[in-house]
Amino acid sequence: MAKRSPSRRRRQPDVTRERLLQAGFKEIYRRGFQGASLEAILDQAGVTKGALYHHFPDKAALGYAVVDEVIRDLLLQRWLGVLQAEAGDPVTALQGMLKQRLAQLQPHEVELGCPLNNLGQEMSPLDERFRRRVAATFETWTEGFAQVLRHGQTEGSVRKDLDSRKLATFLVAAIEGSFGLAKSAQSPAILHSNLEVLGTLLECLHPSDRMRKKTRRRSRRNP
Amino acid sequence: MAKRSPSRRRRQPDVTRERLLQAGFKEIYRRGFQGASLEAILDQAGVTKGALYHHFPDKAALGYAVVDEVIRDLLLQRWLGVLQAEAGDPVTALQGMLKQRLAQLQPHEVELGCPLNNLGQEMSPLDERFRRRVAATFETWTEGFAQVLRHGQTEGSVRKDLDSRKLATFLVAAIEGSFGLAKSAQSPAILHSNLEVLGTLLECLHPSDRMRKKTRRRSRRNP
DNA sequence: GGTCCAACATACCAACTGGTATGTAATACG
DNA sequence: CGTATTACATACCAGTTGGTATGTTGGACC
Repeated sequence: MAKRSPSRRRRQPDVTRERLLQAGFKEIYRRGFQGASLEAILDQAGVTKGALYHHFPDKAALGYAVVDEVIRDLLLQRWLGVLQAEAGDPVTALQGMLKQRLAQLQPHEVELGCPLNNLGQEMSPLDERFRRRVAATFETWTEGFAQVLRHGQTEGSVRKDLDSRKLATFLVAAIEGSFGLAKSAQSPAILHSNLEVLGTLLECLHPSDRMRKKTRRRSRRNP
Repeated sequence: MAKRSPSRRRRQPDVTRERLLQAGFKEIYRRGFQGASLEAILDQAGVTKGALYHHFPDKAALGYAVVDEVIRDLLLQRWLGVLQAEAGDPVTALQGMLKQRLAQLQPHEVELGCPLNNLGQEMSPLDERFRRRVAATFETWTEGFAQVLRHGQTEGSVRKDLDSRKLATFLVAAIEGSFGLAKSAQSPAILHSNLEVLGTLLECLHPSDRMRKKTRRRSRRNP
């Protein structure tokens, strides 16, 4: 047990590690992994090089941890979290997710894009272990979408002649591409437009009009 | 006038410049702009630092030229060239483009992704002049698609209630996202699957089979 | 054929880079 | 309490980076 209250302890390894992760994330998010300066990370974290190399064997290990812990959590809360909260048919749920994502969009998301995609594009050809972690995170994302789609297929609200995995993969790709284009153009409008188009396209997942019952629900609901 | 035949001349500034551009492109394509080593570029080009700094004021200028000349040409020939060659309605033309792109796909395109997107993701937040050039190239791409779509709309083979610009932008985003995902996963299968899905989705651009007059699409926004 | 400039080549450098070796204080533990 | 170990801090280093200063030569032009 700690003798002092935790807030007064002068050594809190887990807090230090977390500070390093957050500072590392910020720096890597902005400059890329190769461009990220360790000294800038240490500055931001308010610790010295000794602390960093105590918690991580090298720069790459810090990057790996940023993917596995920081970025992964971000993905879960930003995309999959709100998705599971939505009830009803998958199309509505996915549309709601896109809508909410747009509503809660932070400025730096347009300026800096998707941190996961950034790292994947930069490091995939250069570091296989980096690539594996990024790919695994994308896989989590895709599988999250695929589950929702499959559920909709068993439920009857999604056409059964479509491959849920392929669809989910395409959705992730379309989202990432939209963020990427918006980033290069520095244009929130492009992101909005693209995600709206994607949302509209989702309607095609419903069984065709003729076979569908008259439960034509527009996503008219307001939050 | 040259006294010798051009192939025997020992000084061909335009050739040297082109060698630098090509070597620069390769290195930047693989390692990113920040990660690209000038010495590696010089090695590949078979010239020395003096030559490089004679033709370009600094590293950034070489990168700019790579975007404006090498990558732009690649875009025109790989995407817009085959598109204009295709006749008939836009949907068929775009599908043909995707198909041909998949058929002529080179292995490193999956490994390294799209060079334009790579640079955009890496450099947009770091160098405004880089970003502008990348954005301008994306704009050329988008506008190429948009023209084809507009042509189809006047011709009647594409629904007129859709915004051709927004659609074109989405197409580019979906393509880029597909390359990006395939790169992180190192999976040609993902690229194939995604571009196939995209090709299928293009069918939705045709006027509805039943020619329903209910233009209840909500893609009408007024920016 | 002499002159001048473009077109390079060579050598060198200051600034950072990630990484390490060593020192030291806090804290868990017996 | 004593002690071992964790959790850092400081100082330093070798390698690499983009960039430059200077030297040299091919070739167009007069």
